Amino acid sequence: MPRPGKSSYSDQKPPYSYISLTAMAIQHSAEKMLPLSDIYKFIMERFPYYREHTQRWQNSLRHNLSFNDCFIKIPRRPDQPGKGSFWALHPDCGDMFENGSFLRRRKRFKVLRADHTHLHAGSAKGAPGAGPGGHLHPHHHHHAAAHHHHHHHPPQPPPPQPPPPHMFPPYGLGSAAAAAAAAAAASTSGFKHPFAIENIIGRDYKGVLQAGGLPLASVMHHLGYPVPGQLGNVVSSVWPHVGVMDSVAAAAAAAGVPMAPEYGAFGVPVKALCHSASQSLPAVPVPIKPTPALPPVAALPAALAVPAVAQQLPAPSTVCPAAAASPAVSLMEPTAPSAAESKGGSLHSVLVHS
DNA sequence: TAATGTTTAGGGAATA
DNA sequence: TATTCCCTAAACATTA
Repeated sequence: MPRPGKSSYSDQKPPYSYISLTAMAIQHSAEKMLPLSDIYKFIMERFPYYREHTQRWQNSLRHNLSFNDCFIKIPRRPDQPGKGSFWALHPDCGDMFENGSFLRRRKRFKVLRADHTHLHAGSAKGAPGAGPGGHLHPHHHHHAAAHHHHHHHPPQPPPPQPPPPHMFPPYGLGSAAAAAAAAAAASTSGFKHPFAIENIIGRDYKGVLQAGGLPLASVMHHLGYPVPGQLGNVVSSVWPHVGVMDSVAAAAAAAGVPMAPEYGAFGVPVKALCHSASQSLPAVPVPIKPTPALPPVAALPAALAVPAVAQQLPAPSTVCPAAAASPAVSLMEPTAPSAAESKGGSLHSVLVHS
């Protein structure tokens, strides 16, 4: 463990990318969503390395949150005042990391919008004529290939594609409907639910809805909104399996990366974590990705069904009491990183797949 | 004002 | 070698 020397692993930069760190933090939370400040906390508590130069890395982290589609924003409840919104993982972001470890992401998770019609055109921000004084020119040093870094597309006449609001029915049609209804009612009354369709579709959720459906019910539930009966299940299964697995260590080992005790703390293989609500969910009405753009879930390795993780664990939700329903598995103690122990869990990394 | 979010830029490293 | 990933910096914008 703590190595004798003064400088132990602590000083070193963890082998995880910000995306990984953020995913860990989010996954570790009972609600599977955290406000920015808590993400910071999670990271700082476990990685001494990040207790310094906060301005620097936090800026990067924020950049990652906004830039990557795998992270989605969830509005706060009116009675849960606070600065920003909550950040969660897109339900379909699984398999972002190689070997299920957070060591290196191999596939960029991109929400496949049927239409890439970024209305960003109307961005009011155009104000500061050319934002940064510099802003030489749109030289995409990174080729904006097919997708990915859909950086800026300068001279591209917007495709004549009207925003096909393919309402996705699957996920929580019910919830969607409910939300819609609520939104409707709310809008007329002036009160704006955080879940008002406008809010959701608006800008938060980065097209999750359109893309494949999002655990609306879950979110609503989390936020304390009434969720239609059966949807309740959805709620707790949106991001099922989250378990404590020691896999991190394993993964690390597999990856040839020496694991520091600290690192073991987050044995949270994303693969198993995030995503795949589609795999084979026990009682889950799940699978999002109804979008024509998205391939059917068929591709998922049905094998790794995660044994219904302990479904009790009234985790102490910092967000909302409703959390009790979530299959949260308190991974590690905030301060006790001993991961090795955490494995007591029963779950072993489930996913394997590509 | 400070915390949050969003974007644009560009360099370096790992991979295919 | 071309891609794709990751990191950092910075300029804004938005908001509590």
